[in-house]
Amino acid sequence: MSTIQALRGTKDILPTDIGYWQHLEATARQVLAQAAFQEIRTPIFEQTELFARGIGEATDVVGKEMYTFSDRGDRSITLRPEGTAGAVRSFIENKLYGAGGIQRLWYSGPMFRYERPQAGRQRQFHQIGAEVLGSADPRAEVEASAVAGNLLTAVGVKSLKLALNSVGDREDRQRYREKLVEYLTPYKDELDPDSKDRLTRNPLRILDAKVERTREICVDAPSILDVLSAASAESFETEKQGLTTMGIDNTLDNRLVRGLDYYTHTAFEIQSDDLGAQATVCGGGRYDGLVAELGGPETSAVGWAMGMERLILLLQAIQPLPEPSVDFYVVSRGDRAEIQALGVAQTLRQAGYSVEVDLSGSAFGKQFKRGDRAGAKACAILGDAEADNNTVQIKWLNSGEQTEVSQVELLETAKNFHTQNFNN
RNA sequence: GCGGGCGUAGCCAAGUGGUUAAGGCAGUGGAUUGUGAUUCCACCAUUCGCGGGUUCAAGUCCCGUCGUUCGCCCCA
Repeated sequence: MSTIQALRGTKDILPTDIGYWQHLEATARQVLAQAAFQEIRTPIFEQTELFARGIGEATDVVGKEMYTFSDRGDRSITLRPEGTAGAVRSFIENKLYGAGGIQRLWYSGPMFRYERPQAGRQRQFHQIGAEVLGSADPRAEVEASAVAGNLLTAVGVKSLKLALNSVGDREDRQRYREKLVEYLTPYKDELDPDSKDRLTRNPLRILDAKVERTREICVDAPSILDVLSAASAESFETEKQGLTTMGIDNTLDNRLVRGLDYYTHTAFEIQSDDLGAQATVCGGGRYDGLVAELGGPETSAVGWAMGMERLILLLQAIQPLPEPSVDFYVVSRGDRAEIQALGVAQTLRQAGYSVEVDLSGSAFGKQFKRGDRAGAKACAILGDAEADNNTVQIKWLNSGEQTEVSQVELLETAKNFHTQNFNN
């Protein structure tokens, strides 16, 4: 085959689907602005080192999923696999912390990961994300999850679950890691091969293994919550109370682990049962160490990201898109009429209507048929007779009523169309 | 990176080794060369993702490849 196709794992978003994207984007802009978040747009590619340091060399994302290449100046460049690292880089580079107080930022755009495509997973995918920089208060988590919830509700997605866990700070995790390994080691030979391998590399990961026997073993594993320092535990407790007070349902899931190294303390996911294996629609948590890790001042932070493709999959299942339609469809035949038709279209647009012009030059009957298919409320009709008299016929398609209007007076006359014909 | 399903027109889709590749939607032209939503007629795949093989014969079987889909891994 010689035609060129879109790369594996990439998709065109066609006019038939664009309504979902526009709805999601408009809602995000509105909901986040209401919560005093400001939009930030950062580059789609960055120095590879930003992600290596920020996300963690040992993570799968950095280790085997990044689109990394050398540019013509021999710099190692990476297409961003997520949004937080870039936002934090920008926060530091532009000294946004200098403004003092708390920075609430949001972004949306394409992200890139070299993975095997699946439902709700592509190589180029899109996220909406929000970051709250500069607060160690557990209320920041509560607010961030509340805003995520507001957005999902406003978009119209239903029956989602908020799952919550604390992964503690560095010391907590080190302590927990030891306890967990101690518990799992006797079962070593019963674990699935992947988990067995992780026992030394990344034991926390074993907790969210999918293999049945491994899961059984993990049921009685010690919980990280029992190992948290007094401060970590108290903070987590405050957060849970905050969520409950706000009426946000949440379930504790002490197996929830985040795949990116920068998370500390709170980790949460918003999940749906309707997405198959890719259940997570929104994931986030606290990342107190990241800003300092990337060379900025010690700054506490909380953030989340939503997968737009996944949200749209949910939306498509519950909300059909309205058929596109126009107010006027301009039908014309004959040389002079066809030229005048364009002027009529401009005038109607000036009056605030949406207008589609038929350029086919085919028989009137065909043009009307197309106007009907286009969902037009009315046709503006120009033939030789109208061209001679500088008039235009307006035919309302639901009543069949037709009136003749002078082209010169069309702008004035059109202003009254609204009250007369657009209300039913 | 690993394992399973699938790939016929713009879309949905029949076809399971025998030769003219059903049907529906959409589209185009006409009945109706100045009036739509109904109806009727005609046209719309030398070819079944691509490449190779088996066979007298392949959309149908085999191999490879690309894409897609479901699961694993991982994540949003």
